[in-house]
Amino acid sequence: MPFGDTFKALSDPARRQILELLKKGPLSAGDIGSHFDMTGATISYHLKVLKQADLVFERREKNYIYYQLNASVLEEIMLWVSGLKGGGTDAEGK
Amino acid sequence: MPFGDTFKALSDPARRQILELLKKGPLSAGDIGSHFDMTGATISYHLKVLKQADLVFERREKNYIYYQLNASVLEEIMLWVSGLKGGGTDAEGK
DNA sequence: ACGGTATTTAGAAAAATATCAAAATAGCTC
DNA sequence: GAGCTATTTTGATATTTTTCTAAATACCGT
Repeated sequence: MPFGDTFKALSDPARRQILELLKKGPLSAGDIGSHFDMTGATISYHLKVLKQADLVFERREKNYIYYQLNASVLEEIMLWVSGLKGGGTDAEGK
Repeated sequence: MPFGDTFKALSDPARRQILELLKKGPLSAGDIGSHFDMTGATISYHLKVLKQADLVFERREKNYIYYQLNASVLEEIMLWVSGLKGGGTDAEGK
């Protein structure tokens, strides 16, 4: 939650790729895993990190767990980064 | 450079705080260090990570090395995050 | 309830990261 | 050049992260 967790979650390539996959729509853990050369356990771990960072949420349906992107937290990241860009006291240099 | 390095660099709280300090203007390594409870060596390490991620650059002057924010890379981060948000069911490929 | 599939949890090992103290480098000023 | 001050590099250690295998849990259909 502390927002630092979000950057931490985004710092791993696999997790970023998972988010990109999810961009197209919800996927089950298994489907996500099929895109990677990792065991299901590892995928599950990454999913947990993403979940804890509030970047995704899950929806249980039938025998599957579908993961879905949670766009709301991305807004905070945008704000922080944008704040860094805009915050110069005087110099522009662009 | 590979852009994944940028997220990696941003994933550490101390490094993010350094960037926030730099937002107000250039600072020497020593000045930066005075805001933290870490040795100069550790600050130097973080500065190196930031530098390698192109998030800051240095300017040598007199006996000091001044560190300065490099806004250009932040743009890429914004784009990536924003792409994640905007990507509905049929977002553009990449 | 049983057998099967999907996913997670536990425990351990490997790899990467953060940190420090001590030594090295760089660039003053005299 | 000698002596300072600022910063980095080196080498070591502690912590954190990633990953695996094996075992556990969850949920479905019959």
